[in-house]
Parts: sequence; C-alpha cells; structure tokens
Amino acid sequence: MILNRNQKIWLVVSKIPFGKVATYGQIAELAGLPRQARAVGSILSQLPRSSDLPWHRVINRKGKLSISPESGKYMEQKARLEQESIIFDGDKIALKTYQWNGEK
DNA sequence: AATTTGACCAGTA
DNA sequence: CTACTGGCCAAAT
Repeated sequence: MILNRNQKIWLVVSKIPFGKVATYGQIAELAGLPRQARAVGSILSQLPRSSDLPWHRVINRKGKLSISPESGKYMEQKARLEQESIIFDGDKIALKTYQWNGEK
C-alpha cells in the first residue's frame, strides 16, 4: 500500500493529540516531505467539510492561525482549539506547551 | 510548457 | 514586536 503525498499528510495530521498543535513545516517533515510546508497548507485548504481530520490543530511557526481573520473558517478554527482548552493570547496561542513534539 | 499562487519558513533589520 | 527578503515547491492557472 503506497501512500500518496496527501495520504501521508492526512496520516500525520490525524496523529496530533487532542489539546496539542503542530506547525505546517513540522507536519511536512514528519510526513517525510521536508520543505513542503506550503503543500501542507494547500492540501488542508482543500479538505471537504465532512472530513474528521483535526485540521484546526495545524498552525504556523509564529503560533498563529494561517487563515485570513476575515474568513469564517478563522473563527471556526479558533473556536475548535478553545474547545480543546487551548488558550489564546490575542491572535496567537498562549503557551508553547501546546506544541506537539511529534511523539506518540 | 510557462507562470502565478499560496492556510509556509528562517534570517535579518 | 513588525516588515521585508529570499527561499521553497506543489498545484492551479
């Protein structure tokens, strides 16, 4: 069973634990696709709404959400994270302890 | 086939 | 802290 690029990324994203977040670059790295952070964002942007992947746990390296704040999805992502007891300090996550290190 | 776009990143000022 | 830059590379155009 060979996994295509999308499947590798989906797999890694699905492993991000509840209450934790990961960066695009980290996802790309863990998926065996170094330096393809942008591809991760591109793929996540195309997820169907029916998807049950924790896409909201993927943020950028600055600790902020990479969606335009005007977009409705921005609110949705923030709400989903707060629902996992992740606290925000303005527009960025408050604690780096939220950051997933990639371990199981 | 060529060019542009994008839910990124790292360094620098 | 923000702003700008060059780098990166798959997807879309």
